[in-house]
Amino acid sequence: MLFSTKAEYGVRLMVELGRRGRGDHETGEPVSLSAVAEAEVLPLSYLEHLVAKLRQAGLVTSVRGAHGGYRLARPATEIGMLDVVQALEGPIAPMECFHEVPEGRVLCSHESDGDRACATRLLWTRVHGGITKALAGTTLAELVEFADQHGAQTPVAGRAA
Amino acid sequence: MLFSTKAEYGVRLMVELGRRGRGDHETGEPVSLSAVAEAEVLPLSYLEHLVAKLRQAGLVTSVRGAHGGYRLARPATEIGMLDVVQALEGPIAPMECFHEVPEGRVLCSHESDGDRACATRLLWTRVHGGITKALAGTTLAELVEFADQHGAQTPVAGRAA
DNA sequence: CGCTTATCCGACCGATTGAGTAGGATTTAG
DNA sequence: CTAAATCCTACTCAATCGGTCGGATAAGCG
Repeated sequence: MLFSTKAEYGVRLMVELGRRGRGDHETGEPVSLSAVAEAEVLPLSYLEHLVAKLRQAGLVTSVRGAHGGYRLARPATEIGMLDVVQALEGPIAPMECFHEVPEGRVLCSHESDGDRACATRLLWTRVHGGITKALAGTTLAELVEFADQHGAQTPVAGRAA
Repeated sequence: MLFSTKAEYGVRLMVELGRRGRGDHETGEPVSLSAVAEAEVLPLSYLEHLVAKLRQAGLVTSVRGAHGGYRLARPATEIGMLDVVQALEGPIAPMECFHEVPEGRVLCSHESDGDRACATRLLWTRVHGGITKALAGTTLAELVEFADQHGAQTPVAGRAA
């Protein structure tokens, strides 16, 4: 498995926030985690861990206290899934020895010094590119729309019933 | 980490076989695992596990007994890295719930019945596509050539010194 | 004030997997 | 026969995953 359920659950959480927090993401009531947990049939206490990462990454904002909850920090059209998945799973590296250094360059820890490349670097670089392109090229808004169309099974209670 | 060292080591093993088994892959002496282990500085006993998978997948052939070893089962130009990585890591699924059924279609185990899609399917489908495209579009021959050019540090003893 | 609802935080736990070791059986060249 | 190699099974050790639990803090409401 490439990604764990952290990414799976976390993305579903984000989609749920996107569906419910429609309209202006600044206004409207925040969505409580327990509502999401119930809708997606996921353990609440586990979601708490995931949403913490999303919050630290600045992807969602929280409101504490009664009637509190979470909102998307930006409109869904401006949230790329690369950020979401990275927040949940950590840096996207196809391989242990594969680091991304600040300037978008890529590095393999087997390259002792200078810029000698280990045999497999070409491959992992391509894979890395394929993944990040797929993730970065998908916005949360697309997933929300997709969920609305195909998975109408959970019609977002309290809105357009 | 997306892939484990199984893929890393296994690919390096394949590259090593490609470099040493040059010329006709049918002729020439087979390469012993201990030679590869020494050249790549990898534990021999661990490589045995990996090469077993490659053999079962029909990617390498073996010769038992003294002076035995391994050869590529096909010329390196006809070995796609998707097959190699799949042999080592198992089926490439970005996510637990993501299966590939015979007809190239894709399935999410959350789609209880019918063809309802869960919210995240669109994303994982794209990621899966990105990975398999990158892997399938790279041949072992490319990696061998890349290794020859960039990583001349191990000049394949006994040939074109 | 005090209760309820919620986010927050960290410790803990069982199961699985990854990475590697160990030991031996089998096959074959010399 | 012996040395060199593949083959096969079992085992260990550590990390991670998925999840639980208990409690602290914060805010709305009567």
